[in-house]
Amino acid sequence: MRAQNLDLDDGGAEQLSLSRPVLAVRVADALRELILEGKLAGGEKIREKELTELFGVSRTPLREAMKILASEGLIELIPNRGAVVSEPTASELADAFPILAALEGIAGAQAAERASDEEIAEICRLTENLRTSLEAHDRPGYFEINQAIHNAILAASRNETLRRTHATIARQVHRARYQANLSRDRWEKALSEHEQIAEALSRRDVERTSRLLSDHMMAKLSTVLQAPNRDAQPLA
Amino acid sequence: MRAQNLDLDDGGAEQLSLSRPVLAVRVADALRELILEGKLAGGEKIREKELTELFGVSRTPLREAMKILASEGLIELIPNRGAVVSEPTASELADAFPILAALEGIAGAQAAERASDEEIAEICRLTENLRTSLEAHDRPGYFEINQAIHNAILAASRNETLRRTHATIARQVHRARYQANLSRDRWEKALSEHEQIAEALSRRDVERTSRLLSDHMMAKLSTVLQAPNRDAQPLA
DNA sequence: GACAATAATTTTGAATTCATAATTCAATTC
DNA sequence: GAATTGAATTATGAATTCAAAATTATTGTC
Repeated sequence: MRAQNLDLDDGGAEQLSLSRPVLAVRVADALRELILEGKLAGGEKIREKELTELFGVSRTPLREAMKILASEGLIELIPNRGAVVSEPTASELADAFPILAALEGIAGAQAAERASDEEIAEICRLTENLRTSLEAHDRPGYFEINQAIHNAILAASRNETLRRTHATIARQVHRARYQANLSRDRWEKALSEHEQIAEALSRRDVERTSRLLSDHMMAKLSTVLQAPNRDAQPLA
Repeated sequence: MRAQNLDLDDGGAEQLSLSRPVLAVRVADALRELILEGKLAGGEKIREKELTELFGVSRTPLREAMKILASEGLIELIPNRGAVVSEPTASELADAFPILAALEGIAGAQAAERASDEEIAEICRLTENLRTSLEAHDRPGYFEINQAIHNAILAASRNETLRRTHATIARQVHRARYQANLSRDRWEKALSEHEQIAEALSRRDVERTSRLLSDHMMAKLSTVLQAPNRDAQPLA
């Protein structure tokens, strides 16, 4: 694996070059990405040396980044032994879903109240794309748009704490969700749920949007739990 | 302020002296405590030098601790300018309550399903103490027991992600909640709610325990929002 | 060849050091 | 006297260094 450039994408040419985030935060983002992509599998030991070389930074910002990921629950710090990538048990995974469902329920309610018409239109547009990618049997595309919709709803809720909390927990189940093999049947059903959600949101039906989103998330639980637990290829 | 001893309370004499947490985590705990106690007021700039002297550690673990608290939302990192203690706006505070309410609702439901009889008995016992402290007009005592009850319910839910998520968000509203001046009327009502919760939990009524806890939390929202925003005395 | 003891190496924890950016404050100008 | 410039000071960002712990390799023994 080649050394990565952590400077990328500062948001473009802003006047006066707004101060970029501290290095540790950028390293944390990059490291989080590695874990979510499965490049660092669950249970795997984190080697500081390897990662400092990969990122081209010294151990100080890397170790700070590790503290951040640990506080998010993505890795576990073991005194005098470094850290390992967390490997949630099936029951821990299952426990995350009611939380996610509740958070999405709140997001739906607040989005129905607070979203701009443009935001709702965008969510509807994404939902249409969702159907397109299902019909094209484009699994990765579907997954990506699906995630974009959920993120858009979270953003439209205008509740930053909610957005951040959701992101933290969603990451923990991210790998498992990605690996879950949607049956054709479940896939169609999920799309239909999404279309109902978009419709309820368009009518700004607070109660229904909330309930549909919450139920939608709980429906994913069973799908995920019965998925095999193969992991992506390891690093280097 | 005197230098603090971060070694305190390792849990007692465990065989083989279980490895203590990494220093950065202990510093983070201590620093978090300072913020929650109001010793470091919202908006206040964090001076590394001052804190390294207070804790008797070097800048490295302190800065790692700061990264942890930043990821919890308790402080904000400003590149090249250090960090400041977060000062949630009223609307951010208000946004946190539906989240807390939902989390407590889940906790109630799962506690009703999963708690041991001993845990439920303990929660009932604490609820009785709550009445005692109300009748003694012991505000700090009431506040402490109240918190112990909520923590006990979270623990009884046997959902570690839930417990951790709740803790993170609860901290953000902690200061505000502490400062909220309960009216006598609201105080009595809150106690009655707690007694209902303990009763529902004893009967392991999942639905009712969940709803009561959720409503109880939302009831606190208005109390907090109308509280004056005076802060505790600053550090040193 | 299996095992235990111990020496060498590697890895981690934390302090220190160095470079750079921000702040302060006096000197200067208008 | 207020505003501005620029040097001096201070604080922060990140690499390096040093010490301690853990891991691995080696040797010796049975």
